[in-house]
Amino acid sequence: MNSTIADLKTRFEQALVAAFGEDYANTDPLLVPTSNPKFGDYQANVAMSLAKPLGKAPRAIAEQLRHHLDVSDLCEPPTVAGPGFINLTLKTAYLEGQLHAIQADPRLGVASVKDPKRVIVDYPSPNIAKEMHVGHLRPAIIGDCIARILEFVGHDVQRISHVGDWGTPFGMLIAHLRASYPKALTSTANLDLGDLSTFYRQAKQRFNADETFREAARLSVVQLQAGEQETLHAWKIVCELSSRSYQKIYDLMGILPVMERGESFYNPFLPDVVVELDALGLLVEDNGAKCVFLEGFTNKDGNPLPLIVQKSDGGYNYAATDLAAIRYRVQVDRAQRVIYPVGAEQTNHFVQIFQVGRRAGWITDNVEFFHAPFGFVLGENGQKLKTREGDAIPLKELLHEAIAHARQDLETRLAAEGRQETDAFIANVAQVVGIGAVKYADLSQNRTSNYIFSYDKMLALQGNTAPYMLYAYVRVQGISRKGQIDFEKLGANAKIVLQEETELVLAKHLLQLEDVLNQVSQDLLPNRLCQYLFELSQKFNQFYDRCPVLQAEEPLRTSRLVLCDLTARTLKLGLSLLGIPLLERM
RNA sequence: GGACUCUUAGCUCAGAGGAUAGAGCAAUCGCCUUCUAAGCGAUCGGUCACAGGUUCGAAUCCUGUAGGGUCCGCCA
Repeated sequence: MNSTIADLKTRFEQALVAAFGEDYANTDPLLVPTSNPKFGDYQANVAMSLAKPLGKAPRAIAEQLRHHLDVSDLCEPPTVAGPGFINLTLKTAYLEGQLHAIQADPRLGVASVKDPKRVIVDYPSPNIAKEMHVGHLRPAIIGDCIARILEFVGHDVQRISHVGDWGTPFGMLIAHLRASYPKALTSTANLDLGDLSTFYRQAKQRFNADETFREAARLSVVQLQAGEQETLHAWKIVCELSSRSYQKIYDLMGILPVMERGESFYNPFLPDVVVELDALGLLVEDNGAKCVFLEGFTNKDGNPLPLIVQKSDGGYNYAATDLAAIRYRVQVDRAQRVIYPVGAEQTNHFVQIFQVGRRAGWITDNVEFFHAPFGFVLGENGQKLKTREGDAIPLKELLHEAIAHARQDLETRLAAEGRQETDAFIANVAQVVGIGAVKYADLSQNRTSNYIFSYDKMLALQGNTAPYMLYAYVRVQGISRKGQIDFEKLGANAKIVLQEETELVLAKHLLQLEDVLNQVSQDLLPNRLCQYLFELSQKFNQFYDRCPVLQAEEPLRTSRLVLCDLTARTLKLGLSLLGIPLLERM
């Protein structure tokens, strides 16, 4: 479906040419939603910007443009206001027609993009053998959401988790596996190595305390890098154990499957990266390390800052792996857009590796590498969220606590209302609300800013929270239950009549989903979708308050049922793109 | 020394060149015999950190200042 704003933009472009000639064919009409509903629905700000080039008063330009503007099928007659704004108000009949069109469309009027791109989203990339913790919360939630949105609007999306599955800590883990679980290496049976973090802690303790063990660990690293069979086998066991533990978290969070393609995957390509950089003359040996000196970065003494690609001992570091990944994603994966939802503290690192990738010729103008930075998760004291002992909070713990909070809220409310519900109902509502609240709290803030993690605020029943939106959806379901309405059977020719102000406001908002999704797929700021859904819920609640549905006379009754249905479907789709499922009752 | 980032209502935050800067919470006051009041309406609340500049127009772009956060050679 052609979005209204895109349609109007075309009309303006035609009017600009008609009024001022071909020179103005590519002039942006500066068409935006109005800043205030009293000005109508859309405003064009182009007249002011043309005052200088045309040498005319902006209001006169606006008038001239208005005469050449043909929007009578969409809008009431345009008006000129203020210094030269051209204000547009959509016709009710047009809105009714548009609603009718999206009602029949499973995609609710959101067209698939005309130029689908191959996109890689790189998240949440934890380190093997370490439990996922609060540091992985944002990449998992934001990455999953970005991937869902880009996929929905029609791109070819690949989710890749660049897990830390190679390097020195593995010696320790493998040595521990050999010493404590020798059977793991010979038997193919499923092993229970217990809790992952316990396994890691034990290995670490032993590494710190025992010199012979340290030696065994070092030997294991060498064997691993040499590709020694038994060591590789042990490595794989540790990786699989980790994957299983991640998968449990992803399932709990409702994160769609990601392809694990970790650092080890790029291991064979690391020498090529060094060779290529060297051949291009970018590589400089400094203190035994092979480096690329960066443009625009200096160290504390004011000298150019190197990016170390190969360490003086011949080993590789994460910069090398990241460069190999850049190269591979362009040359083999043929990605056109690569998105890294990673904390803002790594901004320098990404600027640096992208710079080197560009200078090496891997990143060209045809491919966009984008670091989508996000801020910290802070505790209610405004400091980085940590346990009392100063450790990162395990994700499992944090999520279960959210569920427990949600459950307590629910049980309190059930008791207050004298309602009886089954254990299964309570458990399901608590999980959907608890996890949804955590995800929504994260996504509803501007990605780039820090945010304060508060169970009380994210689970609040009013305001811009997951429960508020889930409730709006539940209200619609309440109507369909009460009236025994099957929304799917409303019929494609159900008449839509917009009479009340709240109906018009709701209708206009319903029609903006496509614009919002297009914007979010561009700027990758999911909070804009959250804002849209929150406003939708508010507008629905206002409509619900003012307009009886089931008791209304026809044709209003059916028309309002369609508005309810469209609201519910829009919430369902929108929340699903945030990775949040819905409830029929709560 | 350098780089990035933030500073908007009492609190938590939107706002990415357009008209009188918005929302939620908190506070105060209304609205349930009627589809779940987990709701709706109203009131209160601002020197957009500060100073310059660009622009017809700046919370938004540029420069500087102050204050907070983060990062800066062989961890990822």
